[in-house]
This record gives sequence, C-alpha cells and structure tokens, in this order.
Amino acid sequence: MAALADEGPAGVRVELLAKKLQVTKGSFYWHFKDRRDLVDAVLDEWKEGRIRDIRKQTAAQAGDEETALRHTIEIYSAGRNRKGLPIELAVREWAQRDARAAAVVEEVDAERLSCSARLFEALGLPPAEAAARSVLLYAYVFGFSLMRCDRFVPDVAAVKDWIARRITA
Amino acid sequence: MAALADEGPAGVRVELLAKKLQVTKGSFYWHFKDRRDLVDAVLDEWKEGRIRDIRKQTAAQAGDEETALRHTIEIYSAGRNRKGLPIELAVREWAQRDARAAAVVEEVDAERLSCSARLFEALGLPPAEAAARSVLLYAYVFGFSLMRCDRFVPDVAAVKDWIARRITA
DNA sequence: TATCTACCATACGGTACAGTATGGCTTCTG
DNA sequence: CAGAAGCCATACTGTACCGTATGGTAGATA
Repeated sequence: MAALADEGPAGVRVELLAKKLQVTKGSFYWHFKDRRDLVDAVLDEWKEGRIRDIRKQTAAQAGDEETALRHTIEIYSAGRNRKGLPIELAVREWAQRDARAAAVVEEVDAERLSCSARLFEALGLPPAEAAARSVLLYAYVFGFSLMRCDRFVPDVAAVKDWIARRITA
Repeated sequence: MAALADEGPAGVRVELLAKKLQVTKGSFYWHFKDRRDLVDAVLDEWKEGRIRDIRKQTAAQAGDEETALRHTIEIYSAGRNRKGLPIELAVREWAQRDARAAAVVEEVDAERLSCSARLFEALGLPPAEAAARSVLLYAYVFGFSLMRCDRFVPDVAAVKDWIARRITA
C-alpha cells in the first residue's frame, strides 16, 4: 500500500518490494503465487477497507447528515489521508485497463454512493436528486485531485467551501 | 497520441512505437534525442491543442454562454472525443509524478478555468462564484470518468443532466 | 532423534526495454 | 561527379524485471 501510494501501480513490483522489505524474491514467491496474486490481494484489502470506512463514516445519528457529508468531502481534501488519495488514484488507474480492478472500484463506488444517497435522502431530498448529488460529490473529490488550479485560483479554501456548500446544500 | 489513449503513459515506449510504425529504433533516435524528448513533445503537442480547443469553444457570442458551458461538459461525456478523455487521464497520470507534465497540466487548467469563468461572469455571476463553478465543472468531468457507477445509478443520463444543470445554472 | 513443514536465500533463464555504435542508402549541392 | 547531409536499419550493451529451480535452516512433531 505504501509503494502504491508513493509510486502508483508501477511501484508494485516484486523485486522492488523485496528490496524495501529486506527480503528476497524467494520469500515473496512463497507467500504469493505471482505478481498478479499480490495485486489481487492489494485490491481486496483496499476494497474491504474502503467499504468498512464508508459505513463507519456514514453511521450518523439523525440530524448530523450534512456534517457527515461535509466530512466525506474534506477527508479527501485535507492533509490527513495523505496516503488515501494517492492510493485511490492508483487503484482507479488500474481500473482503466484491468477488469478485476474495475470490478473492485465498481463495488466500492456502489457502496459509497448508496451510503451517501441515504444521507441526502435523510435531509429530505428525493431519491433521484440524492443519487445525482452523490455522484457529483465523489466525482468532484476525485477530479479535483487531478487538477492543478493554483495558477488560476487565488483562494483555494474559499473555492472548496463554495463547492462543498453547492453539493451538500 | 493513439498509443497514449490506448495504453496510457506505459504505452509510450520506443520499441513498441517503432514496431507499430513499421520502423526501427534507429529511425526513432534520429528524430528524438531519447524517450524523454518524445514525452516532452507529446506533452507540448497536447498543451497546444487543448489551449487552442478551449479558446475556440468558448468564443461564444453573447447569449450563448450557458450553451457553451453545457457543451464543454458534454464534449467529455459523449461518445465523441473517444480519444480525448483517455489522453486527458493519461497526461494527468504523468502529472502525478512528473514535474514537467504537472506544469503542462497547470497551464491547460489555468486557460480552461479562465475561459470558463469568463462565461460564468457573462451570465451575471460574481467572480468568486464564477471561479468556483469553473473548478467544479472540470473536477466533475474528470472525476466522473474515473468512476464506475453503473451498478448504483439506474439512469446515468438523468444524473448527468441534473449535475450539468446544478453546475451551469 | 529423525523427519517434516514453514519460511527464506541463492542462482539461473527469459524477456522487454533504453540507449549507442555503425554502416548503409538516397538526395541535395558545390 | 564527389561529398555532404538527411534518413533509416542492424547489431550490440546494459538494466530491470518476472518467474523457477533448488538448497538451506529453525521449529514442530512423531
């Protein structure tokens, strides 16, 4: 996971990881059948973790729904989760060209959108709008992380705040 | 560009391209100093094309501003531009780990956000909100392309339409 | 104590790639 | 027509991987 965060999918290599972990390839191939086996394990680990996280985060008692939604946005923008965002992007890179990664992403997205939509509906929005807002929320979060808008935007915090309000309220 | 769209940054390899183009590496190294030189050329080509495109697209006569904004969103969602989106993602993958690619992305983003914000301002919005909406617009477009929401969303077109209205109006 | 299993190292073969060296061939030019 | 320049192929070195074959060791077990 650390290698994935630091170097992306290209960082998940057998010999490179063996060197970082101070072991040899002989050890690696005892624990994993091949590189693909490791990648699948990484994807599964990521999937379980994300689904566990989103369920914990959206287990808000009534009345805190908007706070929970704002928290969902900020958790990916803030300095915290400094590993989570690069890993998220790396997994989605895989999903562009790997079927199994795409399936994992689809499962995680379905769970996240489902949980998020429940919160929007708890705020009184109709199901269709709750679904649309959920999609917008996550698309914005991931898309923003791909942009380099420092040259154009003078006050990034203000922009983020406006957008968060536009999505959640 | 075709290799970049099909296989991402990993597809831009000297020997692979030479084979596809029915030439040898000897020819390649005549035209380019090394692989980095080719990558830089691809990045420059992409930058010029994107800036040219966005200026043409946002050259709307008064009154058509909202149409132009909607068009900007749809041009990346529609079946057209079937090469443009993968290339966009590939370049932004590079930008995650390559300084020169990041600089190119920053330039393109600045130009796009600037043009987009002018349209929002022409619609009567204050500069701060126009900037925020522009960021949201592009972040959404790129982020949506990373998602796999088919399992959760029943009617994708309806969701896209709601989001487009939420951003432009 | 003999052996079996879990765990790890060494050594090797095979592949795919970047980059270089060198020798053509063709076309333009003095 | 001699040679220079533009363009491309062949052949090579070096490296970074993946995967396998095989041997070794420590602890559990019969």
